[in-house]
Amino acid sequence: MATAAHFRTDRAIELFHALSDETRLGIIELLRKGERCVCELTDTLDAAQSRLSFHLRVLKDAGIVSDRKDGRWVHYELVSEAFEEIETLVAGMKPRAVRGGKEACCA
Amino acid sequence: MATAAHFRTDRAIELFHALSDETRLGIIELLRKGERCVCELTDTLDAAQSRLSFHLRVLKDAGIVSDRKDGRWVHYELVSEAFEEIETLVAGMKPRAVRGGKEACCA
DNA sequence: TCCATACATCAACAAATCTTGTTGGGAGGG
DNA sequence: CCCTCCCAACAAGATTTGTTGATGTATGGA
Repeated sequence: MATAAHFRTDRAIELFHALSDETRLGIIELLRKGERCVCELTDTLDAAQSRLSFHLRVLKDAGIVSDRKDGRWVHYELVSEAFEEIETLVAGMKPRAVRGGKEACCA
Repeated sequence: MATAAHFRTDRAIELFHALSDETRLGIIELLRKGERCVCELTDTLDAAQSRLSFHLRVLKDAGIVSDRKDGRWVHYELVSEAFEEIETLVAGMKPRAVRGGKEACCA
């Protein structure tokens, strides 16, 4: 079946979709400097708390960030494995160097 | 200003958004085998022509594919530079190895 | 010149996504 | 306890995105 390929496609969609939003890219940029709590993200990104929570959930569901509870605060952190997965996905999408296949399909 | 960073963000959004759709990923997968005309894409992907046209435009606007007119046919092809750009973008998003920054922002 | 093919584009609708405001739960501090 | 703070989750509305069917344009053959 196309199950295996389908799974990879769904996963690619999930990851790329998570990366295709300004707020979420901003979160990632901030988290590159290390673990941060939500309150600091809202301050720095000047976004409503519920908005941040929404986007953090998208990133977390995609496995791009992980959270850690600490008292009243929740700290978020990038998951480096996710980025390796993305890199692998992109590498697998690149055009093959060999110009195989039919030259023209219907000329 | 944040102009430079903003430009990169917009570009990242454009690229990742283009990659976050099943039909478009299917197109890319097909084009990996080499240049293809729209008619073959519609046949293989079993998609309406106007739908393919819509997605091809998204990919073309993002610079991921290029088109070449040949008589009545239009052939699409992957743009390898775009994938290098994506790889660079992803590499630049990865968490820094060094765990710099504040350990806890508000504990 | 007429017709068929290949493709783009548009309009209208459907569906997914994002925003904002609100509510509620858990964790401290007084 | 009571009150406040931090955050997730929900509901409702706005916006964006994708699909479908119809129309338009260019090309080439009869």
